Amino acid sequence: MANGATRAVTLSDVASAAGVSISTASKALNDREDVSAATKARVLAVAERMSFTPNVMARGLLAGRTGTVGLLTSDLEGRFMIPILMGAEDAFGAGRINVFLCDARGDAIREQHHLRELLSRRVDGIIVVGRQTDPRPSLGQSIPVPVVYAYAPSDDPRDVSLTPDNVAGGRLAVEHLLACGRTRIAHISGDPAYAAAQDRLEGARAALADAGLELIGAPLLSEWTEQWGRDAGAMLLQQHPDIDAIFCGSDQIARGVLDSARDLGRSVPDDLAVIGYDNWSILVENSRPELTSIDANLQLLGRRAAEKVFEAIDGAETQGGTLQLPVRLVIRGSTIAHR
Amino acid sequence: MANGATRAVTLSDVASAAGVSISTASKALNDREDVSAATKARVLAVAERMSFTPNVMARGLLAGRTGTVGLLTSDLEGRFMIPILMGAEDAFGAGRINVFLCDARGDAIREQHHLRELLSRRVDGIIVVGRQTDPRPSLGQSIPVPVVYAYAPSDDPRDVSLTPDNVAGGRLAVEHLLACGRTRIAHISGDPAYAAAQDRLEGARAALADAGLELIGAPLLSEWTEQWGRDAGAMLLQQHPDIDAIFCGSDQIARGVLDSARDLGRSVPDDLAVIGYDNWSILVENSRPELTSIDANLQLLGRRAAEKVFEAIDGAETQGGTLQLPVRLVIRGSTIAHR
DNA sequence: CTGTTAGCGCATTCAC
DNA sequence: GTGAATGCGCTAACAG
Repeated sequence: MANGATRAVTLSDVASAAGVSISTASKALNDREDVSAATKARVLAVAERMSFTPNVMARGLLAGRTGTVGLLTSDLEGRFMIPILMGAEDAFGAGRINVFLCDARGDAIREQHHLRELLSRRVDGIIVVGRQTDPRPSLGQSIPVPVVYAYAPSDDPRDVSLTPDNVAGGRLAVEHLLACGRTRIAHISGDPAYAAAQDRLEGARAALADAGLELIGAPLLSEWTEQWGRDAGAMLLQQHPDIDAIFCGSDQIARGVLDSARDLGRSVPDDLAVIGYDNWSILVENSRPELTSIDANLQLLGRRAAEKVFEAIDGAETQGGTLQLPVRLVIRGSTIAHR
Repeated sequence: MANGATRAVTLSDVASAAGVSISTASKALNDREDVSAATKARVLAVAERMSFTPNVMARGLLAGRTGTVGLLTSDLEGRFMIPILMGAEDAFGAGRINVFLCDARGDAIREQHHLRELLSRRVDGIIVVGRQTDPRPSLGQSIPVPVVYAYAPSDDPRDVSLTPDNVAGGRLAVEHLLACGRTRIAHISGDPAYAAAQDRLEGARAALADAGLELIGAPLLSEWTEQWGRDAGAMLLQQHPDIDAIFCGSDQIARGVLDSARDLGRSVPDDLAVIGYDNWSILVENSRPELTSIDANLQLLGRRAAEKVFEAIDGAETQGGTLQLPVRLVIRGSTIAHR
């Protein structure tokens, strides 16, 4: 590696090498009209040969914007941030924006610290990614750049927030089970303190009510783990052997349920349909059978968040509020059998 | 949100508000000696009140370094980059470095594009993260900042590369099985085209040879999937019912093996010990029983990579080559029974 | 068409 | 102790 020994080449290097002034070189490289084709070509050739890359900082200093967006996450270990980040990168990619990633690890102090760092770097905007869909404390209204909250909405309605529509997800899951001819549907989900658990349950109940039905048994809410899925699934199948479908609040829970079902000799999907939530590929694609699930469309959410930031940067008067983004159903073998 | 309406406050704003010159304000804020305690305090107070944050770009323009490192990954979807990134953040955190994240998605074109962007931003160094341990093409020797390759080493020995020691991992896994009293050990792993598969196998064979033993049956190498683990596990247990341990090349494969073992009435760990690889928490902590696994210490690897970049930035004459980092064994219920 | 000038925000000489 | 001047690399006004 060339240990920084070779200083980066500057515009002035290129200019002198091409035998023109700095400003002419600048114009040539930025493809301005007021420069002859000959010199333009010559400058470009020299720049190419010297592998000149313009110093974005210097440029940003002039322009007042850095072409940089901060992604402040509390979910670095997690599966939510990654697709959101990818979506944001997609949206930014075309526009020559780069992403500063900061991991607050769910700690408010660290978050403040990183926020200051990002502002210090004059990011043009900030996307705040949480790991739950419960509202989180706002970063406040006094931040000099646009802020968009993704996944975890802000608790301040003046902020712009994007979050997946969990109620619609719950509804979608149950409607699919109904469409598969199931009528005796139970629900196992995670920590009832999570908005996600409550919202999905609400959506499920609404869909059932529309069909003149109710959940079989009380919804079983405890942990977002496979273990809980196994335990709850076993209990449920013994107490209510006549159920024909289980809507699970997460893919992990669903995998536990699949395990218990097999242990108890229930065949999925013929005898029992199982649907998960999150569409986490490592889980849904490796289970036996593969798992039907609700996909929160996080990549789209990331893209939308990036677009919102863009709009605000460009001066659009974005109005606050939480936008619920649509989710989608991904059907696999755990609800519809292969023939 | 304050849509960028409020321009960021500059040093000159602070200076005039405090009634001092720009340079005095600068000295006060940077805690230089040559300024009276009184004015220093006053400037600091004013800066605090106006929530002044120094423009890192302007500062970087002077200093010639940006306090920024690029992380060029081909594994954004993946589980390898996250812990590496976390480790790097840990190492950088203290030093006020921020990380630019770029996802090349395994595409060489995109990688070149991002590389240019990073250089354009005058990052002080670059960490390149791959998704396999097979050597990857070098970015070349003509990059004006230090480059460190993490996980996937560079194919150019002049580059600095850090990669987990898979041979040691294979050895460690088998030594653990031997220590548990197992002697009839088989191996199921992923795609034989991966260096990881070959290296782990090599380590396993070495450990067995040291004990005067050999693998039972031929190693079964095909895919890094749970499905393959199930299929291979079932076949193996039927062909060689007397094996007492299976070393699996990934946690996914191990989970498949656990599944098959249960189907065939083999009890884990009493009758059959199973060990995985990667220590991917979502998999190892949710299996039944929980899965003993080899942890590649990726967070440490990320930290080391960051430190290497640091050293090189500070001018240390780092020498090239691939450094194999130690891995560790994490023991759970799939190899040692609870009492 | 090309070159000269000014200035983005800041740290750092150097006079005062 | 403090402030005026210089320059980091670049672009956008001008003037030639």
